[in-house]
Amino acid sequence: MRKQTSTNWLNEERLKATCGMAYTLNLIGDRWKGSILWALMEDERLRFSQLRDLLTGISERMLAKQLDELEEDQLINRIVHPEVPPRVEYELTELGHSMKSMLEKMSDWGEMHREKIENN
Amino acid sequence: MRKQTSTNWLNEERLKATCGMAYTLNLIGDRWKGSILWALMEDERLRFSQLRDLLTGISERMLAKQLDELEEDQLINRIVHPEVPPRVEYELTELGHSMKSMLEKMSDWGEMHREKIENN
DNA sequence: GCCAATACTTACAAAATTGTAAGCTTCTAT
DNA sequence: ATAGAAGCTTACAATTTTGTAAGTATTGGC
Repeated sequence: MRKQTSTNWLNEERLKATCGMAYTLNLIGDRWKGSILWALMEDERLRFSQLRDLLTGISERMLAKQLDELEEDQLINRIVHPEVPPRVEYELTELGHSMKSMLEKMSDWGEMHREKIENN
Repeated sequence: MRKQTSTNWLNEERLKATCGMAYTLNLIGDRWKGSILWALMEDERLRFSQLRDLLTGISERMLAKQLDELEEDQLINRIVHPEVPPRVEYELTELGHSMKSMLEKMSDWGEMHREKIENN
């Protein structure tokens, strides 16, 4: 829970409201979100446990939280199969898919920059 | 200073090393970095005080820190004019400029997504 | 000598994020 | 009846980021 009177919160809100890039970063800038989206672009549908195993090092707590937020932002769908033990799958929404070329660009730029910096 | 033995730090390093997108997000994902870069794309060269005034709400402490890191990552140049009182200007490096189309894409996507969500 | 101007630093506090470990639910197979 | 499976949730602690306010250096003008 964030404190909606903090300078920190106000600054973030102002930025999101005035800058499309800041807005985007807010949606995908968290530690694991990029990787989750990336995984779902490659695999179409993944279960909670599959994502957990793909994202080396993530805790269940983090994964659940990030998935929650991505769903709230309408970037992914959560598909619950009413079985026991439960089976839940995640997939990109149309909006989620619309990020694809952007994320690819970010990925390409990152690889390029890394090389340049490492061979400085 | 970060603790180089924390799980947090290890997770971040692993991600940066294996995922170009995470690497990129690490460079530009901080609260104000996108806006700083954006400002420098529009204005070519800006002084410390100009940036401070453009970025409503930023503190000098934050601005100095973000500029430091951007310089270290070779995305901006710091130009010191040996005068008193001091005059310091910042501009994008070539590498910094190479982000332009990526940042535009992020900005465009953000504006688009915001509209969709607000008219849901 | 004293103040103002600019671009920072610094120390400390507050807030936010992330990690760790345990627990919950619901049915099914043993 | 007991254990186990999957997908979470919770409480609490550690870590990390951000904010606040004050201070520093240098020199020219009053």
